[in-house]
Amino acid sequence: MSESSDKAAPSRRRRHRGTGRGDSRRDELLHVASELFAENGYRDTSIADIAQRVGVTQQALLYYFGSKPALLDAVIDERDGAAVAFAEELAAIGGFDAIRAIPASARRNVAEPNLVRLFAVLVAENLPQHAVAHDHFVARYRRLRRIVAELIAEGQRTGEFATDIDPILKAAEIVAVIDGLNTQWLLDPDDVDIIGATEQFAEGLAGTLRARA
Amino acid sequence: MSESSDKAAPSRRRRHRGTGRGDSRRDELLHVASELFAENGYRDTSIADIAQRVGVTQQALLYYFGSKPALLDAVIDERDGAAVAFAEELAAIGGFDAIRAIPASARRNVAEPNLVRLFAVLVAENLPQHAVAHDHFVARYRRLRRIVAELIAEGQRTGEFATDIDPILKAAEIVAVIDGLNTQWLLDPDDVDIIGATEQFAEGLAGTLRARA
DNA sequence: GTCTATAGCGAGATAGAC
DNA sequence: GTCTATCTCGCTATAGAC
Repeated sequence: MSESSDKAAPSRRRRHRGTGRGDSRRDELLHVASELFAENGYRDTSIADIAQRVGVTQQALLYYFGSKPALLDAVIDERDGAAVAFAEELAAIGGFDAIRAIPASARRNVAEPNLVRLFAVLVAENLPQHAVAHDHFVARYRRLRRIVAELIAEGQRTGEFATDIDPILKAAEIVAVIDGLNTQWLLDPDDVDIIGATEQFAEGLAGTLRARA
Repeated sequence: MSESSDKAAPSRRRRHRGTGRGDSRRDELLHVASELFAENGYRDTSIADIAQRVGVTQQALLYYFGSKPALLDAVIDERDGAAVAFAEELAAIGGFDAIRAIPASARRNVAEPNLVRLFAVLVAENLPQHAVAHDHFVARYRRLRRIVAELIAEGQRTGEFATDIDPILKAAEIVAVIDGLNTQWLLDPDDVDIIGATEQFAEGLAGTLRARA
């Protein structure tokens, strides 16, 4: 999951060959930052904590990323997009097969709790309009809803899905269930069967979409 | 930052008549604290901010609450419980009438965005096991799920609901939809019709619960 | 590229006057 | 009950040596 896409570095110039091969120190910092942001949130994680865990000083981290918000951007760029990519996979499948594939997201999430936690925490932290990454998450959810809504609308066009469903409302619901189950599961993994709940949700959803008016 | 826990509370005794009527200064501080925690989160709100907004110094606030974590406890005590109370109302109604009443929660939430934001932020902040209020929220969600699951199980017993539904999984789903829609709506109120989405969800859910095996 | 040193700020909390 | 004063700490960021 950690492809080092060699983005424009915030600091002035490139440090080595631009061919995209691992800048190991930078990648290490990125990885640890993502872990600590997931555990403690952005605000409650100091760049010194991150640097220390990697074994360098805070100033070395700043050499790579320039500032703490820039580090956050880098983390988000590297690790977000999984959800959107998954939604696009579903859309590519289409129809009831896509609905049946929804629980795969729960399975992915269970396999990567830290990634899930990272975004759960970041989204909540960026609810206020003035937050650093607020606009990023607004755009992300809009995209997510649009992709899923289009999947539903397409199924309605082909006659597979019932037409008495508002695609965009249903899309918001689907995204909401996945997110909400993530939250409950992160809080209390032992008491929440996220895979089972997602499966049962998908079944019910299939029934709703199949239903005649 | 989990310095938490009961240090010596600065005032060992109650300051006013024990009958619980308004200690206006204290109530004012509590109210403003709840607003600012909702806007900026717990960690990013200083007790000085809160005190200033009320027109007193930070030290006056500490006189009442002793410490910042203690203030958080007080805020949670005062303002949480709405969700549980709502779930209990639904359970008291029972059956399809209860399902039909679910969208009322969305209407309440729209009316009190700050309260909703407060708990969205607090839940995320308390995802890690060591967080100050982690256990509180674990217990809260367990209670929520139990109440809703019992509502479903009861409907199954009376024969109103289909029996091929696992009550606890469905309960987690219902709570998840409400939470997840809240998040999307808080992030992007203009693009999310939380009431419409909740209504459509409730309709689909009713269909699922009605369905025969 | 990574370090030491340090500026500069804002936080939470305590002590004690009134 | 509320204030002023102050302590101490942790944080981000900059400057400059090596």
